[in-house]
Amino acid sequence: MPLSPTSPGSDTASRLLARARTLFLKRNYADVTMDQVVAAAEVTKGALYHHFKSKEELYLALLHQDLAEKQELFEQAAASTGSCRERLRRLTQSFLELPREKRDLIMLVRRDVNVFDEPVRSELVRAYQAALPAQVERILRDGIRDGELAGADPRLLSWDFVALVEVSLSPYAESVHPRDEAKLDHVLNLFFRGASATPGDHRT
Amino acid sequence: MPLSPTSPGSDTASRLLARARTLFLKRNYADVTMDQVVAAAEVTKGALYHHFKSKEELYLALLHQDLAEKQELFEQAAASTGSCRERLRRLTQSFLELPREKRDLIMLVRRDVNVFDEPVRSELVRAYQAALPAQVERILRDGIRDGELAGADPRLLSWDFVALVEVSLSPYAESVHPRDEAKLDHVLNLFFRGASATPGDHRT
DNA sequence: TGCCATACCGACCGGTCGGTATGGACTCCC
DNA sequence: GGGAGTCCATACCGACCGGTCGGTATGGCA
Repeated sequence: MPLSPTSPGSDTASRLLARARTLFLKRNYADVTMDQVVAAAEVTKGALYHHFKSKEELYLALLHQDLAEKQELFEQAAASTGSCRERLRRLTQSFLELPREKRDLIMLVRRDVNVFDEPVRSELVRAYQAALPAQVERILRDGIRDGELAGADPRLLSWDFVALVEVSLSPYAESVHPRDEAKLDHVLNLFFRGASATPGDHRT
Repeated sequence: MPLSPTSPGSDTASRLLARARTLFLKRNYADVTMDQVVAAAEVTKGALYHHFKSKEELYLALLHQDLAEKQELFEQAAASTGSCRERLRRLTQSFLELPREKRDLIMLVRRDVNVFDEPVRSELVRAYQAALPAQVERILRDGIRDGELAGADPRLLSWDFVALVEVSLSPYAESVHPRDEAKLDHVLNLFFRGASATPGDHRT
């Protein structure tokens, strides 16, 4: 077999993926050139195009590999037992505990979806949704069934929740809540109890 | 001066801006070419580069003009009187009532910030923040001062709120809550009271 | 030793796209 | 009537970038 003839872990293809990941994290799809990828991976264009047939394929391989990893991670949290809030906290925590690069990768999908044309774009959105919002939705659906949450559309709620988590990743949120624990509390409290001062309500 | 001596509305520069706006709404900054802009505006490159010295200037003019309009609109809502929730509802409603194209424009900032380099990018972020989150923050700050909201970081809360509003603009949210009124209720209820089931609440 | 597949190299090409150079039409003012 | 300025059309440039292609090195195998 041609796998790992010299150094086992640092296969050329996976090194290309790794270096490309770093580049795509800080620049747009369009602003990252194949020459930059090649230089960062310390190989040549020939090697790159030997393993990936196009720029698009390289980038999609990157994203789908990451989404698959995340889906597996989140499925575990979603499958855990406990109250809706506990499970949601577990899922979010497992996300926040990821190293920064791994964590930010999921934002790339939202940033760059619109550079792809229709057959590919939908597939990408589907993979993203299966990885994150769908897992949140599973938990919320149980919470609604058990009366822990108000009866609302669980999918829409899952998007709301994910949006709040993404806000908590911003640099400003980081400065307000440096510890993951504090971010978690902020997001969960806001999502479950809202921002009002008193549990009793005011209506407009 | 050539301003509005003949036909005020159909000036070449403003027609270029208008047609470019439509293009940038559906494609990336990088994916919209100057030739496309020129063709859509039914002028030539000479005309375009007579009025805008670069692609970047054209696009930034677009965004900043829109942000300035929105800031003025939201400042009115933020300056209105009433409870925190009422004022927030007024601001959000004025946003939702905008025609679709005007409404979606504000997402372009978030989509395309990272294509610009540092002096320009910060200025763009600043303008965005002044237009929308800062106005929300003004309202929330009053709400916290008056005890209507729990004591939290108002800026972070304003980002949370804006994120929830953006979710309500997605196609899926549109299908769940076709009417603006329903979107408003969803966002405000979630933000003020959270998603938990409350004893007094039985609504869909 | 001959054969072939895999992995890789790097010069090169074809096209795209932002931007420029030039000049012409039209107006205004002296 | 001629300089000056605005506004715009046409032709063109040149850098850049994704992708190709002929070629080489290596190693397994009969």
